[in-house]
Amino acid sequence: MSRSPRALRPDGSQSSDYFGDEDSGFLQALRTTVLPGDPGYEPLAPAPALAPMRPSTVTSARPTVVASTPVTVVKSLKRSRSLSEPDEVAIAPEDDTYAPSKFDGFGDYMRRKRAKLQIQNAEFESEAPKIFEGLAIYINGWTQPSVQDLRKLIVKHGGVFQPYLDKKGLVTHIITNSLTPAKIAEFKHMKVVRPEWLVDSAKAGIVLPWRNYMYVPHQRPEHSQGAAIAQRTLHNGFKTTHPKATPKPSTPKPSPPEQPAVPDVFVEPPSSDQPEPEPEPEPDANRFKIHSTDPVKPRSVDDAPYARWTSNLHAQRAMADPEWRKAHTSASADFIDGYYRNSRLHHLSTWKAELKRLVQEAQICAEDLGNTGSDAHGEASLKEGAAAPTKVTDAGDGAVDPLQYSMRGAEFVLRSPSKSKGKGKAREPSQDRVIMHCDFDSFFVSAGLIGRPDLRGKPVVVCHSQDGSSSSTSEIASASYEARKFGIKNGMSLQQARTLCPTVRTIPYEFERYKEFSLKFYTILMSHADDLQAVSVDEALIDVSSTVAQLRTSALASPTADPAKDLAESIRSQVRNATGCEVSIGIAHNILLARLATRRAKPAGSFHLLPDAVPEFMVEHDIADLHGFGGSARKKAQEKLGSSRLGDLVRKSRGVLIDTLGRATGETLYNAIRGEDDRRLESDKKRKSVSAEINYGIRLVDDEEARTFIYRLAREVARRLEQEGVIGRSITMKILKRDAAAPVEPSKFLGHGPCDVYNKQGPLSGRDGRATGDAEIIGEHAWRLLDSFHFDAKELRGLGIQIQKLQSVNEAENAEPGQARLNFQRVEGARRERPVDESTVDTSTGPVAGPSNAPTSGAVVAFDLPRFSQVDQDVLCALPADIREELDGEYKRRSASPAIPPPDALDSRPSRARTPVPLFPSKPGGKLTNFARITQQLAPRSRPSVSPKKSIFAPGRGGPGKVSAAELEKLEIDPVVFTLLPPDVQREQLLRARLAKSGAALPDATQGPRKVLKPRRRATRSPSTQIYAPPPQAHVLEPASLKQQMKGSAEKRSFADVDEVQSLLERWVVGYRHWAPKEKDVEMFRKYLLQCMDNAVVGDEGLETAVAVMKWWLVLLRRQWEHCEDHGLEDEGESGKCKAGQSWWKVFREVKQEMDVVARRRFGGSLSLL
DNA sequence: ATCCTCCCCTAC
DNA sequence: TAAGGTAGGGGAGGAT
Ligand SMILES: Nc1ccn([C@H]2C[C@H](O)[C@@H](COP(=O)(O)OP(=O)(O)OP(=O)(O)O)O2)c(=O)n1
Ligand SMILES: [Mg+2]
Repeated sequence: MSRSPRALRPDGSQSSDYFGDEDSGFLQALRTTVLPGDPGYEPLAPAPALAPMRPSTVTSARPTVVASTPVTVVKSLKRSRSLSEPDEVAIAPEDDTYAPSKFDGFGDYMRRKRAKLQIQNAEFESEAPKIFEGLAIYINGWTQPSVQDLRKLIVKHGGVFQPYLDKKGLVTHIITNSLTPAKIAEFKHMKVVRPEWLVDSAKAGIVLPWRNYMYVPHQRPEHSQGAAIAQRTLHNGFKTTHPKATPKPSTPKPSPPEQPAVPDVFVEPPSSDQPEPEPEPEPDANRFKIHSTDPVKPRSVDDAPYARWTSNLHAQRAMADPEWRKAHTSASADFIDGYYRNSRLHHLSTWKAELKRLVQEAQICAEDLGNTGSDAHGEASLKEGAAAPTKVTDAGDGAVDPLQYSMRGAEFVLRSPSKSKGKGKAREPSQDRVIMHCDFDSFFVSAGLIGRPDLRGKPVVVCHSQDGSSSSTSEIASASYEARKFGIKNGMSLQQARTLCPTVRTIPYEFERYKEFSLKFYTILMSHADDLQAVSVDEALIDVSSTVAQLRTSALASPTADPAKDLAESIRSQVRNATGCEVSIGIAHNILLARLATRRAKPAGSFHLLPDAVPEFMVEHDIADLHGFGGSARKKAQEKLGSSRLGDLVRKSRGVLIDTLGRATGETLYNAIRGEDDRRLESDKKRKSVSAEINYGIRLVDDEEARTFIYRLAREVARRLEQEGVIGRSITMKILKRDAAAPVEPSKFLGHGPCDVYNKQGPLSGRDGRATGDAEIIGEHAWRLLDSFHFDAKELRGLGIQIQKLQSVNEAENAEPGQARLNFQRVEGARRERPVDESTVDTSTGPVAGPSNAPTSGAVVAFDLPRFSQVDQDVLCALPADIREELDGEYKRRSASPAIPPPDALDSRPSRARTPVPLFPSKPGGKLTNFARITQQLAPRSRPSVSPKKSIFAPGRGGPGKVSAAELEKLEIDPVVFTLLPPDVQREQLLRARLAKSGAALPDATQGPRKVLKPRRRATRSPSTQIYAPPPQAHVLEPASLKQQMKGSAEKRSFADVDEVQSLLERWVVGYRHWAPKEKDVEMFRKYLLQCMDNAVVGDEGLETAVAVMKWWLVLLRRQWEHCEDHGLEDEGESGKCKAGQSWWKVFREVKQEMDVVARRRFGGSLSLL
């Protein structure tokens, strides 16, 4: 039985042991744990006796959970066996008798249920009028009244309190008493209001016009039009604009000039020293509705919970010392180890993978054992690996090496051979299924409280920071339910939590314990489940259909009892017994509903969502409550369908939903709204990739450091590959680079801050051309990919290496050395199949790309050429001129065939092809025989492709010469995009497009007057370090109106200089004058302009270009919408007509603001557009 | 249609 | 000080 296929790394380095094979500590702990079946175990005893750890507050929490009270659980499950004799047991079904019940029959159940409902209604009715319903309010900084008070007010009146401006919640209003300049800019297009608005509205019982309470920076004295209605405009004089001029009342800390010290929020500490949980329940997700018309859209999706344009002073101070940087950031030799050892998210991911593997092994085992008949219901057990258990329980807290947290060595034995998996699609409609979703309540906190019983019942959070500092950016992994009453949530920063609840207590991570509890938990679940899907360390889905069916038939109880719920309570009890922690369980006939039921079950309860209750249950939920749907789907629903509430979406047709969210997603949603979900539990999927990435503490100063770091990261990846027993053929480098407008040190301590994300993938192969898992080789490839970007190492904020196209080491042994091999394949074979072995790799894909697939378009040709767009231009450039020429000629010759490179060929620019593509080599000749060979190398496999996630434009420098718009049209190049490309890229793409465009006349572009408008600044940074936007971008400015606009005015002008950018801008603005500009278009321009600024030096043309373009933009806007230039903050106002214009102005101001930020940082002043 | 690639999104 | 990882689903849009 044993263990994992892979051996430990020989290299003995500490990190190599990260995933040790043994873990006696946990085994010992396991052994000493009382598990179901153990002699002293009494699964059905009343809760009190069994739950020593259980806080009474939790017990009483959630009155809405029907019959969740453990006391009501009375069953007679009898079984006995001990872990030490795992093999014996096998309890006959007949023995498994859950007594009926806990409820005295149906009557009592209904009586209780009605009572609950009445209570709910009473609460509901007694509440204040829900005047804030539909509002999602974010409170910024210090306020008067305090955040806590405002939050209560909001919730009390039916509004939603948004802890921060992230994507999951669309904020309708921002409440503040003061804003920093940065925030003023950031919030410019939102409804920013003073707190009095809420107070007065509540008092008045209606929502007063927010404009009367609009927050106005101090420059503009007082309120705009306000006083009119606002009874007390209450400018305590401190609602200034300057950060420092912050509130007079006890501000925790004065903020420094220019940049505020506290990234998140300023909040006045509550007067009370005592936790003052608010009486109201958390805003029920079920009631979450927002009908925002002016949702907040974080422009950069990146840094959600953190202040985006502020810096962390602690970090600035620390980083000022070079030695400190070397010792505590990515530059340090042991950074990676230390980082991973402490990263909760890393652990979460690792554990999940390990649990999946354990479950999978257990199932295979169960099947192999083919345990038949009587054995079929043997219990699950956890067996030790090879390790001799000598350690004592809870080896835990001490200084331990990382591997201790691994689950290695553990082994589950599944209860019974899980159904007949294997074939059938993943669908299984059965309405008779019983699925349970089991999830620990506040897992990290619950586990941590085992050793801190004194903190039970208090607001507690788990995070790294353990001191009382009020400005910690440490993230909260888990918050207790008491803490949640204050609005504290998992993932929030500690400092933010402290503003919500100053008395919140913090406890440290105890990874060892989490792992240990998790194994016990899974073991228990395994003993009841037909099938199990590992969701995370503290969460799993189990299919208990057969168990429940047996209970039902053998139940002596009244027919109305719910055996599923009985089983759930039994499981809860067992876990409680084994760990001292509460687990909540949602029960339903499918996964979707079971998950939803869990929400209702928490905390410390179980809830069986019965089919009849489904419709009613669903309608009050929001789309984002559905697993798999988040802020993005929510936003789309709101924007395109007017609501994200399922109750509203249920009226949308399947087609509409599909149009809105995509085919599969729309379909899934359509069904989900109706409570339908036929997915099976998944526990046997094959891993597709292995990766390691670090986006924290990356602070490198030069290429040497970067290179060193990459190699270390590669070693980490190699270790993981080895552990998985796989090697790979493809590598992807992921890079986070500081956003030009972001501060060097972001608000989160050593965090990455707002970034541009770049991915670049290329083939990975060892010297034999085969797949590999070798650290050195991975390092080389990764470094080459990173280096190809020519980024300044100082700008790097995150680095990751991912390996794909995996194959198992075993299989690989007899694999063909095919890889980079240059086969001389025949036409048919050469086409799309990546080399034969490619299909070999992905066994799951089946026998796909077979030679037969290739239709062999050409006829006579002996060898096939890769499609031009697939050709690796790097390779092409590197070829000897004569061969290159030969290829060019060949492509031209064939251009009439279907292999003509469509415009997307433009996309294949290799990032490192700094060497301009020579036009046409002047020599004819060459022989076909070379083709096969060469073209093999040119195949996509060997071509790294680049893909900037966000737009990436380099300021124009050295244009490609004049090109008419007409020609671009002919070449199918989007002039808009083209203009934004770096000149060298423009040139290259132009050449390729021309080359591609059959024998068409090739005006030698480079011959023409090279209009070098933008002087490339010194050679320090080559413009080619920039990546151009991928082809899809070619459609970014898609609206027909614009396209047509451009077509119509296809003047013959060049696009290479400021003039061109300006004229493009004009066409954009004019063409779009009836709509608000598209977010992506704006982002594209923003990036373009910022890069001009960022790369510029005073007096440089980059800066001039940026200014010129901005000026022109300003002119254009004034020309179009002069009348609403100043109406930025007022929305709808006189509205209607000028909606579009206001949007344009809004956007303009935002961009200008950001450019000013960069200008200030780089040149010490802001841009003057006068 | 169905594939593939390059992302975005989501979850814990 | 803090430790923002990681794998997979699926959409967009082009190739086949
Ligand atoms: N942003 C997050 C979310 C979760 N976790 C960790 C800590 C949690 O305890 C654990 C489980 O996540 P859950 O979503 O299940 O949250 P909790 O168990 O803490 O609370 P509950 O399940 O009761 O809502 O994962 C984390 O580190 N960071
Ligand atoms: Mg949980």
